[in-house]
Amino acid sequence: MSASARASGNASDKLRLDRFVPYRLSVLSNLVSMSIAHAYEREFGLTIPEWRVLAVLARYPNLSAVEVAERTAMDKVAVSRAVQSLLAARRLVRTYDKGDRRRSVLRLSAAGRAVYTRVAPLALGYERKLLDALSASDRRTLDRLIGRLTERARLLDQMDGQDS
Amino acid sequence: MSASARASGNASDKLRLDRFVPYRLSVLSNLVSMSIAHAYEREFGLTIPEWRVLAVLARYPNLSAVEVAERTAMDKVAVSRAVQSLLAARRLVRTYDKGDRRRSVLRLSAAGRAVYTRVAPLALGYERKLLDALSASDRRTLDRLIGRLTERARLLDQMDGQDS
DNA sequence: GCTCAATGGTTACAATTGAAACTATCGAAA
DNA sequence: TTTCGATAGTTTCAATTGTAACCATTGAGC
Repeated sequence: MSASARASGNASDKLRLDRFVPYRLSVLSNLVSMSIAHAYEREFGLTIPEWRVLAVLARYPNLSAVEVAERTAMDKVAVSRAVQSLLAARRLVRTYDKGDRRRSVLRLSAAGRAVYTRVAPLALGYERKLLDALSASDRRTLDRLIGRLTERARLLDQMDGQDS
Repeated sequence: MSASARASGNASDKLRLDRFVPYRLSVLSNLVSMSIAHAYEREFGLTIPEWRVLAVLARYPNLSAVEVAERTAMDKVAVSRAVQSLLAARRLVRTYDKGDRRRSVLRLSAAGRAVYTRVAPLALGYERKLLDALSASDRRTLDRLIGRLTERARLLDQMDGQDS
């Protein structure tokens, strides 16, 4: 029996974890998220969900919680929790829609804006240091590939969810 | 004051979450992991950590728990838990190293191999469907980019951890 | 004006995870 | 041979997260 045959013996063993794209994506994403999460926590006492809410409200003030959820790929429970801690830290102001009293209207407080203007450069700095590993052309390609794959992953997820 | 200046007022507002690579990577990776996790759970009662342990032991039998951890990017606690549930399901056999009684020696049971040979094609099938969104050349590029970025992320993580 | 399904958001509870402490064993040095 | 720091692996406890149930409000249909 040859060494390669002994390794496992049939077609299924074409799978090598260290070449499996979903695994590699997960490892990469975890590394990146961890780095960032530690920096935010250490410097501003911000979690990633809180940071996402902050970032989206900095650019689009007066969103409701569900609108924030849509723009951050978070579910509404996660948004609710992030909003609560940001409110407690007085980094957010919440009012309610006059015409529909279910809907909240969220925007950054002065303190929230202050934190944001300090976190944002940190975030962009990290991104730049990460992408420095790539050529300009590779960066454009990466952008495109992430977009394509995300679109495809959504599609596959949908298909899979439906026929069950 | 121009519209773009009004949007926020200084350099920090170049940040848009939906163009921020760490965010986009996280969204993509979560989508992919979720799809796979649901399929594994539904069809085999396997979690992702369990699947990783299975996959690495299928290819490299008789590893210890720490060796499994190294090859799966999991920490030793996660490996310990995955090993326990796989043992409980009789998908793994554990012995101990004769020369060093701290080290476990892990390999798949017949049942474990049977599960593996059924899961592996599923995993590869998902990967193929995902990568079908890309040309062959883009797939090669993706491979390279993930490698570069992972390497760089590790480096940045290290640097960051040290000077604190 | 009611009723009722749908929507916005929160709460409660279980399951997962992470960090630190712990046990057991080992190997090197005195 | 005893001691002690390092390694393998597990346990424990707290924090995070996910799911489902829940409450309040709304708007559409009757």
